[in-house]
Amino acid sequence: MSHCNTIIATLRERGYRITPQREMVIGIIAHAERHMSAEEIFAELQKHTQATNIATVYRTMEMLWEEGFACRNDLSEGKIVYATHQHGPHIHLVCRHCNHVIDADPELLVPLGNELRTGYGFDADLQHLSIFGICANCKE
Amino acid sequence: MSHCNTIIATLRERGYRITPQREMVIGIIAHAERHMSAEEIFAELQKHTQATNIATVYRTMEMLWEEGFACRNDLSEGKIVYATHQHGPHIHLVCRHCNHVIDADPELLVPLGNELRTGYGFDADLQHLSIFGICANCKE
DNA sequence: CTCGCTATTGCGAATATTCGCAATAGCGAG
DNA sequence: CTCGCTATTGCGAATATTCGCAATAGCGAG
Repeated sequence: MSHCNTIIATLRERGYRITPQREMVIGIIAHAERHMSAEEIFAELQKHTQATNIATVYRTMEMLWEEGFACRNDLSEGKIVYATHQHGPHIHLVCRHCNHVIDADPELLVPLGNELRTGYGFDADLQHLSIFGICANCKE
Repeated sequence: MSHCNTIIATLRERGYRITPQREMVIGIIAHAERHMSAEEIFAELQKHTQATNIATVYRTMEMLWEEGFACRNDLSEGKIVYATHQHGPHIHLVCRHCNHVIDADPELLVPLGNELRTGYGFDADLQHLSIFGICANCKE
């Protein structure tokens, strides 16, 4: 609730127009417990209204991502997934072999974030970083 | 040269069959100075032979990525790009706004890599990490 | 409340990427 | 060197994602 409204208010401030489509997409991902693909968001959206198009979902998600409200992850499952940042930051450790995803403690990234900021003036988005590698099971 | 051969020998050891298509794809990306999209690799490949298919390029790149010889990056330009790890590790700082890519010092990741290994048993592939965020210019 | 500018949308087409399957061809065994 | 098993390929079709453009609709100004 309040989370959606914060996002919407901020977008309005930044000069974006708030359309019903955008409101609904934001509502859906803000309440989602998990990552969703564009198709899933679209399916959910259609429960509310027929008047939408999947291209709009893609565009809205791209916009939210650019504005820092959502992450977009290619978990190499043949599609991109999205999520808001509400349920706190976390690191995804994605195994190259079994595609299994482990969540790691985001605290680990704090020093890195600081160094990038001071050293490069780069404000890194470390809320939802994906790191690829090999998990313990696949290492054998 | 020797770089390609090392990759090829290692793949053979791991039970992969070495086809001319794979040899050529490996040769191309191993000598490339930069990231290449699948289309670019395919175009290069066709200079050598007509007998290829872009699906094979995708499959070969996926295999190389799974085996840790290449990185695959979605720089959000509407396509995925690939590269080998030969020209040393580096971090890509990708700006969400201007899509500009800055290369950062990979040394910054060493402590993180160690912590992930000891804490999670996860062998992170930090050779070619992409981190999204906002660059100094776009922050204003 | 009305008007006008222009950001957004929906639609269909264009691209990028993956998949299924039968035909081909590495490579180890003999 | 030959044979056979099965990983890989090429091809066409299926998906996923992006793009171009005309029609629509937020939202600030009056």
